[in-house]
Amino acid sequence: MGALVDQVRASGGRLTGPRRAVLGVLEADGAHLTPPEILAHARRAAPSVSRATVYRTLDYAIRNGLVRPIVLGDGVVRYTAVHRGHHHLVCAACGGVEEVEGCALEQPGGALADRYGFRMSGHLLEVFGTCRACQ
Amino acid sequence: MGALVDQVRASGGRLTGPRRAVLGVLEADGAHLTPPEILAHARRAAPSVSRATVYRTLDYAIRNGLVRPIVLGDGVVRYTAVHRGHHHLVCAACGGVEEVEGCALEQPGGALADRYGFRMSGHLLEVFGTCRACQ
DNA sequence: GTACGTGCAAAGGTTTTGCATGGCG
DNA sequence: CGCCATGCAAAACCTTTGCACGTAC
Repeated sequence: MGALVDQVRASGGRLTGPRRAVLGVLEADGAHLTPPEILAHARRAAPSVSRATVYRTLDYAIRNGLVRPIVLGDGVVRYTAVHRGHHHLVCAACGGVEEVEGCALEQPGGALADRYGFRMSGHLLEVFGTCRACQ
Repeated sequence: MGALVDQVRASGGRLTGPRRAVLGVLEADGAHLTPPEILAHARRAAPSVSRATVYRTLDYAIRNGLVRPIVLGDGVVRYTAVHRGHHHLVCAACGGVEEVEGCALEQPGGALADRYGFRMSGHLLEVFGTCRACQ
């Protein structure tokens, strides 16, 4: 379990209750949440968690390459675990975001990273345009 | 010139001085700027431009599919014209962002879009990991 | 002439920070 | 036991909004 939690240990960080709670939320399947949402979810596991801890844990996790901020169709900043691929079709007309599974870009992404001597841990692809319904 | 400006006309918007100035800044080669940066640049062309106009013009441009907010390595929201591809290698260790030119993903991206009946106008690819220097 | 866009200034919300306390290692 | 992380609350910051005026069409 807890790939994020494991990486905290590996990078010398302390495994406190609040930290487990926040990272646990982000670990959930495909989560991409705003800080207030993360706070609300984290409090289900650890009710005393404060706003400040959410922001500080996010900062910590970002600096250690565990988490990434992203912007989806609505222009709001959300946070998501890095250790997976994200593929979104973002419609400019309706703001809808369709998630794409089984992405054909895994390989090209890897090749691209190899060419630059870059060790890839995750990626984000966003295609902007107009969805079928809005055309 | 001005692909953005042309699209404003096409969508029935008015071509005012401030709007030209703000969109002109975003039109510049590969620009991805924060609102304060956009304001400063825009004021070189039109000194009276206000903060509010920058935000309102960004909002207008996003709603019309001309501009997109993105987040790079530093976690700050920036705005960029949609009508080009962006390809970044983001290093979790040093926060550095390397831009990739001549992206091999143009074709797969198009194929992906076709499969979903999605009309693509631009895309963003971010590969997260560790750069050569930080490994 | 009319509706849309603008500037100014104030309001609203989110993110950050200082300080004393608590708990992991 | 020492240091890192936390909670609280205030401060700082960015973004949004109301209103009257200006201007593109």
